[in-house]
Amino acid sequence: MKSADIREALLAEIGAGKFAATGRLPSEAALCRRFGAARGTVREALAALVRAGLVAKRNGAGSFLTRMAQNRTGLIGLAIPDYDRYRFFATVRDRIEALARRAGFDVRLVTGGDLPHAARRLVSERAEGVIFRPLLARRGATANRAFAERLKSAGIPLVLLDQDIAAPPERSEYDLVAVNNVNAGRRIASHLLARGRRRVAFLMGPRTNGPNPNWENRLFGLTGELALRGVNQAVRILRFEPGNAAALRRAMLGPRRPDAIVCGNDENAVALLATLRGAGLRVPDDVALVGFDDLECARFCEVPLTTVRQPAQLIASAAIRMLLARIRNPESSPRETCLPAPLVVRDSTETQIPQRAATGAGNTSRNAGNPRSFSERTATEGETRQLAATDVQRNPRSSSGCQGSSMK
Amino acid sequence: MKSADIREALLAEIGAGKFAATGRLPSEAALCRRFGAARGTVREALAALVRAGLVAKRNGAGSFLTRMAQNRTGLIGLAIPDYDRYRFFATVRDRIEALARRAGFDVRLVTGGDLPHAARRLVSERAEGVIFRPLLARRGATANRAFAERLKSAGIPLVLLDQDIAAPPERSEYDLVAVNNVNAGRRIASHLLARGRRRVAFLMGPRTNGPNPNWENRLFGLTGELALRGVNQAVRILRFEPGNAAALRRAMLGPRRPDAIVCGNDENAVALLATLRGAGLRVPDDVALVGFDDLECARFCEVPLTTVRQPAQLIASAAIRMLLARIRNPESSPRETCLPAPLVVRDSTETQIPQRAATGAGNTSRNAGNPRSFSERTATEGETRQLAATDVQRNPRSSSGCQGSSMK
DNA sequence: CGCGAAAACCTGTCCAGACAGGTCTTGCGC
DNA sequence: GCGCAAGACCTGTCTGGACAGGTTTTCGCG
Repeated sequence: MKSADIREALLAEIGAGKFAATGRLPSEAALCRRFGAARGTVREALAALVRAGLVAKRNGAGSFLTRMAQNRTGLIGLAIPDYDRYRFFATVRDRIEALARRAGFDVRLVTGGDLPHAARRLVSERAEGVIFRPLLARRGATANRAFAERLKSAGIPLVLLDQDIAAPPERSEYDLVAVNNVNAGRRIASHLLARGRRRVAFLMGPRTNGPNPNWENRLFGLTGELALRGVNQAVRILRFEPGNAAALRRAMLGPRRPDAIVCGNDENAVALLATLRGAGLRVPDDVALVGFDDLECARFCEVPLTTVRQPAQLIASAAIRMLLARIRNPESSPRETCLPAPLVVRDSTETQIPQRAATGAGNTSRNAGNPRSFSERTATEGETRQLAATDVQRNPRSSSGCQGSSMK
Repeated sequence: MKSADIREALLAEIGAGKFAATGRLPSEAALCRRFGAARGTVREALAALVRAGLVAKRNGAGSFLTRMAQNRTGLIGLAIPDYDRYRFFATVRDRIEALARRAGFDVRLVTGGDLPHAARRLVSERAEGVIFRPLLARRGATANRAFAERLKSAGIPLVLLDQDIAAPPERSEYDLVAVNNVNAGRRIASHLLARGRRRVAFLMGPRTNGPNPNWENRLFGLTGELALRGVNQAVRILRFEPGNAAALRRAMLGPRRPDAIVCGNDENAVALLATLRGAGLRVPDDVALVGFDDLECARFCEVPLTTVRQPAQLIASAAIRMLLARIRNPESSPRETCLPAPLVVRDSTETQIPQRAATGAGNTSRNAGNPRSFSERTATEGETRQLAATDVQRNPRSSSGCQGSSMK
């Protein structure tokens, strides 16, 4: 067990940081003298460390610690300008850090809107790859591009999070990890249809906001699914701020007034909830309300919101996996990974419309007496055509027993 | 260069099948005698073969060929029931075989609609993974499921091609490689808008065909992009066979008659082209026509078709990559890769509508005199918001630069 | 002070021989 | 015919020594 002994001894010393100063191990001859072993034995021990990725040998020069073995681990950049706006990103960050550390990388988080500064910093710190959540199209299209180009010219691979830096339908040359927003929109449509809602609107915000590719895809799915299921009425696109009471009141007049409003995110949905209440409209009785992202506010606001959950774990692990693959192989063609996002059903859509029976399942009266008992659950059959494990997540708010017991 | 010589000599003999009978290599001592080398040298040569995965050593027993080294290489299944219906699949197959071979796998192609038989065969031949292009939803939903379950219970990983076996918006538990049909639809919409077409129809075929998830997504993108660009008129969904002249004539009457028809695939588009001609309608003057898939018939039919190309190389390499990753790591969560499909512009959309100017770029008159000179090219700016390298492919009609599908 | 050649150093590769311990076959005893 | 133990066989590991060729440092010359 001599070579193994030598290997363990060296391993311990590497772990203790003994060679960190120079990054250089003693020569094979020196190790022979020290351990009283033949050179072949020492070489076997070193070979094991090379296989483990801790040591790199250079012909004629000596044996050196790899970056992974030194405590100067590799660095990955995580650039999220909007980091402070959504707690959700903290979850993603935690997960990315955990996975990166396992692969021998530290994570440098850079936040705030100063993308040129962020790029300079990541380049100067020699990040080996960067995960980047771009700014929204109109706000940051050129800034996003410049950021990506800056890293590219420094030879640093980039993986985009949540959205591309090219405006769809185009694709940039960078890897992308995104949620399947079209399918999420379709799920919402199925769910609303099962609740008898047919006059669906999408709150896109004022035109000055500019395009939001993710919202567009959600809208496409919503519209498309409704049309396929035979809803003749087109989805109305509401073009005002969620706090604009006058515009909301106008929209809620007449026979075309929506019986369900889908918002691009939970913030808007919560704001709209307040405006609806101010206008004397009840959720979900007068109008159902659906958000996106499953922020905390969606769960704990006045009427808990039905929303689509961003799969933080999946996003993080897909991003890290993609980035590591890209670091290993910088030349392959750009990749796009698409993640499923589950619908989380809460109170804001849970009252059946009384005047017209649902087209799908006929469970109208069964739930009518006690809507609170269904305060949170995931989509069931009849709302969506089929149930897949990846698309359902448990999310108990109060108790766990209320879920699916009688619905299934 | 002695150990390298020995390694090469052994490699050649392995390649020639010399040890295939017993699967056993000569002992190290025997190799020493034969090559006149020291045992360390022989061991170094063998170690290289072990690292290459060709040889496995068993302590006390000897050195043996791995399965990969014997001509019994690993086996990957490629199950494409509709293989004979589209030449396109032959391109994908060639590419998959090339990539699989490089990883030490043979490919077993199983075609035809008898999925239970295909599953039995792949299980009995001990395929280590299967790439599967499912049958369309209504035709084969349960058959697809049964096929997947059969392989799953045999512990064989599965990667789906082109579409899921669960009906969207749901996702099955299997990996999926698909084209971004939504974005493809959006590209078509942009292109048609730039040509001044605003009354767009989608030929979905008769209702009895059942749902086609890919077509649905194409429709969603088409509809959504038009709506976003301010086209008030909804996309008409045509529900008849492409050969149904009477239904077509009815659809082409009145003020809402389409000035552009998008088909779910090129076969339908070519059939519709004939029907249009029979009805005395000219393409593209009276109505523009767009297909999908870029089959040969799209290029060489009477009026060459604008269509969306299936990126065969990308599809094949993504599928193989996913399957190998899944074989290595069977437990990770299901993945979905989304590929860009470029728009190939040919004659069938290349006449500008005269009565109304295009909303976007004003290149109305420039092309009018000589449309043939634009008989084939890819999307340009103004049609789509921005140009990305991945979404544009050159596709000369006459020369050989095109991808393998043309002459195969 | 700068530059280039020589020297020192280091790993890559190879040789010849040895013992430990796992695996397989043979043959003996029951 | 069966079971088991001995022995043959094989790889794993180690010793000690050698030369080739790449890398780094040193030192002397201009």
